[in-house]
Amino acid sequence: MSDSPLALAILGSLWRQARSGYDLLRVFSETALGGFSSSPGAIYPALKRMQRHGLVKGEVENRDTLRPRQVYRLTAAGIEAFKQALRQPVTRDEVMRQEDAILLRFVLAGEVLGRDEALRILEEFSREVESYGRELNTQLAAHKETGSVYGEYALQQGIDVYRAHARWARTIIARLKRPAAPRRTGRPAAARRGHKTPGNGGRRS
Amino acid sequence: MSDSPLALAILGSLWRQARSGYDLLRVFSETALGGFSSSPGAIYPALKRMQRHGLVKGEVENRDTLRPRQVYRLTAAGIEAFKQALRQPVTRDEVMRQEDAILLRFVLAGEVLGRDEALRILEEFSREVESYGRELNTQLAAHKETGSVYGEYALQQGIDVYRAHARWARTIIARLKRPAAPRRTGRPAAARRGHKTPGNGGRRS
DNA sequence: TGAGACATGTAATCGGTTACATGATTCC
DNA sequence: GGAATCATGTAACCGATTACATGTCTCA
Repeated sequence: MSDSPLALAILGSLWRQARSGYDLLRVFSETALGGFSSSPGAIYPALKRMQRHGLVKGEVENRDTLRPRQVYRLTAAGIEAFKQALRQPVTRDEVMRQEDAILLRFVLAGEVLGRDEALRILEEFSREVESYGRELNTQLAAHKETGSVYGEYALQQGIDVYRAHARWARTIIARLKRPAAPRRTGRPAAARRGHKTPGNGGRRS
Repeated sequence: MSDSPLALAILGSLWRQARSGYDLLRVFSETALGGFSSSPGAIYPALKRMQRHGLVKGEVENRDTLRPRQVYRLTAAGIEAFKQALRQPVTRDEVMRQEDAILLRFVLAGEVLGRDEALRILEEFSREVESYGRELNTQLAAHKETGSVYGEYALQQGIDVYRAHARWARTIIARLKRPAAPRRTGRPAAARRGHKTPGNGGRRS
């Protein structure tokens, strides 16, 4: 109930601040969150559903004016369910069909539950991705016997992507594990932002 | 109607040979096609729907034995709809939410319609991917002002993935454009690494 | 005064997931 | 004789898409 990626994305948006359906609509259509939704026909019903389940509560703002807004905020139960959802393990199935949902969990877990939970997700993700990558390699080998070149290329693409995933995960794990505040300049947060030259974890071609 | 990725995958499977629902079930659960389905609850209804729409026709095999099989094959209308679906342009939206469907179209287009259609899809894919990648870069820059590190990492992942996509597309376009490739692979592993090092001679145009 | 953004929704439809149901056949 | 697998489905539920409906406010 209510743990579609879209619902999770909404919970995450409402975590920082209360918002109206229209606010969400704008946020989702302007940011990468757009991958989880798009239309009022998805967001408004989702909010209603979540309200029915007691996860959010809508309050009317500017009630007396001509332009009232229905603003939703998380309930205690909603916060509970939200954190609960973030703690879910990363499954193979999710890796195959819902990578974006995993990414979303990673981000929200980092922001809401802290570095360790984010790391946990990353490590599980990494493990599943590598196992799936190996399977794709096996399939590629098998495919070369019988299949078309096109299928071969497609499998190769899958492998490339999973390699990119794995590399990314390793990079970020390392970065998160490094002692949090280098504080070499006495400017804690600002120090990190300075890297314009990506380096991207080291090598890349 | 009936142009979900799953339906397309089924059409593609039936294109080469007639199959029963159970055959499809096995094929889908054993190959990368599994990403489009999984369960009898998806495949059987899909077959029924497609039959209702006149795209496939089921015939009972071994009618007099104790184990009859319902075998489906494409109708003329089904073949038409299939090819029609393969000719659809690659949209931005698809790149964001249904890359696997694009890959599927690429493979099937190559097998069914020939190299030129596969190339067309690849080129459209490449174009959309690069445009989306640029947008992600913009978002990343904007995000660094305000967002959390986690969001930043997630965006970086998106960018990595789209880079992998773009590189793959370029590689395969080049390979398909080379005149009737001999494709002799004495040593696959070594040859494959070559797609990173420019040992393959043919760089892209 | 009309276009376009603000703001909130509903209804129809479609299709996928989960879980269940049924019975035959094959293998140990 | 019991388990696994072959083989075919159905029903309930959930949630996303599409398209529509309604009205306000702002600005040129």
